[in-house]
Amino acid sequence: MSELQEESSRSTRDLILDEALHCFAERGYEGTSLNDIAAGVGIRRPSLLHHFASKEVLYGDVFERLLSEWLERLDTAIASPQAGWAKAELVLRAGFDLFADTPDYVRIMRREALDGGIHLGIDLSATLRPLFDKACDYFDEQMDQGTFRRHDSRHLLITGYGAILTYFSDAPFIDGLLDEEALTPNNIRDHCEHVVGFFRAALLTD
Amino acid sequence: MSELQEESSRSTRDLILDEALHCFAERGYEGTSLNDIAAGVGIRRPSLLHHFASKEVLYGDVFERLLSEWLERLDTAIASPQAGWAKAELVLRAGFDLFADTPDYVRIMRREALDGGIHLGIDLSATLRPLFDKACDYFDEQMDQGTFRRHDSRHLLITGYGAILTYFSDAPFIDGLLDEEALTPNNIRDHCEHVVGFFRAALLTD
DNA sequence: GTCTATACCGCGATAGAC
DNA sequence: GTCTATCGCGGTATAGAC
Repeated sequence: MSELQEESSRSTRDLILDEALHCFAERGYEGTSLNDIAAGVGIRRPSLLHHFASKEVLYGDVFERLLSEWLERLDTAIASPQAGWAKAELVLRAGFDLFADTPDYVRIMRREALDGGIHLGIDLSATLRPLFDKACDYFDEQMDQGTFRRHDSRHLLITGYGAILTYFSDAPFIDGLLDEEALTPNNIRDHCEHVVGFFRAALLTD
Repeated sequence: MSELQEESSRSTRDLILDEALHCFAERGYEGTSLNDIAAGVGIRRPSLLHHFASKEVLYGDVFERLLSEWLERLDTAIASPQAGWAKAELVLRAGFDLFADTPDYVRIMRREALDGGIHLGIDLSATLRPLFDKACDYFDEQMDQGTFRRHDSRHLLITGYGAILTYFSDAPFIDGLLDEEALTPNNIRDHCEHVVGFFRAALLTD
């Protein structure tokens, strides 16, 4: 019965979620006001609070959507039937594509990692932990088999996480180091190729 | 004439700077109120504003002290007469020691990189740019000589920057992945050894 | 669903007593 | 140098008209 009503309400809701995502990514939780978000959507603040009970609830919903989208895309990459370095490279490139497609997600995630997840009801580390452990097991296997050079798999993953995420999260800073925009398609591709080459050199012996 | 006066005033000033550093690192610029800082020092907000004209000025002074301390320590490491991988490893370890000694600095720096330096009058990238270019030249030399495997030196440095900084800036998040405190001396040492080994494997051919 | 109006609070900053 | 008192502003959130 309320199909049409839900259609239109979801549309406004999603517009708010989109704008909130962008503002939170750009200026952080405390740096973003509900006025900023409402203005971006083209409505007034009270109208926004009709859709989301509070700023905290809105932020939580933004993050929930982020996590579900990321996990979905990563799961398909991880489920690939590849093996050895081919699989690692495929997941690495999938991660790069994912981050390149969703730079705002990366910046929110980084802010949340910095703050220790105090704005969320959920425990971020615990949510990503299964993926982390699975990846550890994979690397340990490969290193046991001699496919990869021996490294501490947990620290290896943390190093990789930092190396990839930073290029996107710190883009405004990196712009100034490179004297050009870090997040152009060309520069993202260059950095991806570098990271892939760097990890291949560190992991493979040939 | 005002030696004693300056002694006592510098003491209060420094207490404020210390507390401000910690608060800004922990909760960010917008997330920190002057009340928080004043309470940490044990004075009232107006007294704090007697020492620093505004929140912005206070933040700028905190950051100025950060940069001068970092640059001073890095300069001595860079000036070492080593060459080849030994020099790279020495600077890498010096960076680790530096970050381990000043974790609050790391978190502020990361927040500033995320925000693009909007809270500062100075251009962060421009300040660090000479060091960055110098390091690029060094790596390019080594790669030309065949001491290091060929990589894009600029992207290599950015990858390294991200790999090292992240372990400290995202410590609360990494705690949850490792199931233990990331910033204990033991775990810092382990991660340092891993990163050194990882970069050695990626850069050296032996 | 969206609006105006408003309540209420905490913020940064200032004035002036001690 | 530190305090109390106060201002003005902008924040989140609510009430009620349309």
